[in-house]
Amino acid sequence: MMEKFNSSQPIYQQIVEKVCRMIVRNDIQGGEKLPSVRDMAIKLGVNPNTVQRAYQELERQFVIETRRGQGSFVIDDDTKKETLRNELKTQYVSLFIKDMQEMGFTPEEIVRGVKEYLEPSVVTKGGK
Amino acid sequence: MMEKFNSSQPIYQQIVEKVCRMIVRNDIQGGEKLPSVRDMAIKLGVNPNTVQRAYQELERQFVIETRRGQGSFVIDDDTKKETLRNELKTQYVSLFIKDMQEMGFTPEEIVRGVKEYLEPSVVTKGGK
Amino acid sequence: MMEKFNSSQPIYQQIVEKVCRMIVRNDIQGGEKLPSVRDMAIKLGVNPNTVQRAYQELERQFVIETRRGQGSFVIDDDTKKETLRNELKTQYVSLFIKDMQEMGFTPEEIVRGVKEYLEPSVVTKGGK
Amino acid sequence: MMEKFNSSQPIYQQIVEKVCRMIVRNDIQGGEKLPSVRDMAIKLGVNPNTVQRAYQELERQFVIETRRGQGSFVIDDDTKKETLRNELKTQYVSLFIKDMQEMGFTPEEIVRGVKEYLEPSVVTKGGK
DNA sequence: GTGGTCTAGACCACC
DNA sequence: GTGGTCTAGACCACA
Repeated sequence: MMEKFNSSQPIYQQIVEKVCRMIVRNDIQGGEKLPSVRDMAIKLGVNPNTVQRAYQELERQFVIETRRGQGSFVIDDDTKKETLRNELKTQYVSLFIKDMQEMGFTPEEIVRGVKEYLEPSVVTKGGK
Repeated sequence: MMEKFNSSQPIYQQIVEKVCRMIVRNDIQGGEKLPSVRDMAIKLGVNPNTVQRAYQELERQFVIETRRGQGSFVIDDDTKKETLRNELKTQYVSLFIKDMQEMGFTPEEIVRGVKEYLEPSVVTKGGK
Repeated sequence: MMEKFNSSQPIYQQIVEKVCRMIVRNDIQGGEKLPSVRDMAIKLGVNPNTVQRAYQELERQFVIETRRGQGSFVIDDDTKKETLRNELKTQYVSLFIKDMQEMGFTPEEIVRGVKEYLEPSVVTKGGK
Repeated sequence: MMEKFNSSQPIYQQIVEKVCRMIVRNDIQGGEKLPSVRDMAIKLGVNPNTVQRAYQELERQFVIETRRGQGSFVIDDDTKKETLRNELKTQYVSLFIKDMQEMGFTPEEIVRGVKEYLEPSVVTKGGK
């Protein structure tokens, strides 16, 4: 498959995020087995060490669980998953808002812009 | 200075966006002269041709105006600037929302997340 | 082959026009594949970058469509082709008339001149 | 001044045409003296021999008259001037029509295109 | 000086 | 193989 990775961020971090996104989207179910380090490395076209490091990080964050001799499994805990979901949300939201504010957009403009984009037909008055 | 550029997007495109952002933020005033192609190239640590291409694209979008033998100047037109501002806003918002929806967040969650981040103290149940 | 190019106009522009003319003349059919950037470069005796730039411009004008790894293809859309035809017509006509008027010819003289040239036997007093 | 000349045509020919255009436009009056070969050469940034050849050609066509020790003068003959005017007209018209026909435009389209361009408001029915 | 074009040759991503 | 980007360095036109 050979993914494309940004050079501006460590590849292992990008793998971590990718797996998190897939879990949050339910592309991977709770309890499901992840591909082995070796398989994942081949699939992504990166060094197995890089995948290994990503899996370690995911385990440290209690996102996956590694069982010796069996493989790595997504934590089957809805509460944990909910937490992960929220973390991801906050992360993306904060990055977005940082960018927007850097460009000089006011909080009101940002909220309005998001609302308008989601419901283009609505005039979106009533803000505040 | 030597900027850092993503490998995932053409450098000339990143320069285009950078200049747009600076204009929208009023880091560069309308009518102001941009650094010459060569100077900008040195500043960014890229080839003059790459900057040239970025400037050309900016001119095609009526963001800058280039006068042969004199230099490139930011368009001095508040209407155009407002348009540019709105385009940038839409662009960033749509990218953000696409990402969020891909991760399975509902429109309500997205709006709430943004609002909460902007006014952390408010519980945001009734839109303030 | 080694074409001859005017020095008074960028080569890439001349290539753009050449391709447009060929499409309008039906020398190239809608949907047909153009020579690859490299082949065309050899054929015209210019650098591949120059052809690349021409093709890019043609794509920007929706005259061709380029599929990564496959090649560049003439847009297969008769409406678009008709538009292109009209644009070319206007372009040539306006250039011609500008030249004629610069030389001091009146509109009547221009029209008459064109008519006489097209139907040499007719005296063209009453528009036939 | 340093003019720009096409590489596709001999420079002396381009000078001939330029002078003809100026005469037809009445930029130069009948009987008026042209700059000396040397001055013209400097003005155009070309070799005096090139100008000399252009003046010879103009004299051959009875467009100018060279008087030993005095210089070159535009023929002061309205009939001749009218002829010149017609020759220029035919030349431009034929080139234009050749181009248009090469692109596949029919005589009707050509005439209509010219008329429409000259009087944009007119519907131009009634052709033939 | 300025921007604009062109060449030569490299490397990448996609198919 | 395809197109797309980038660099290095050259030359031109304009002012």
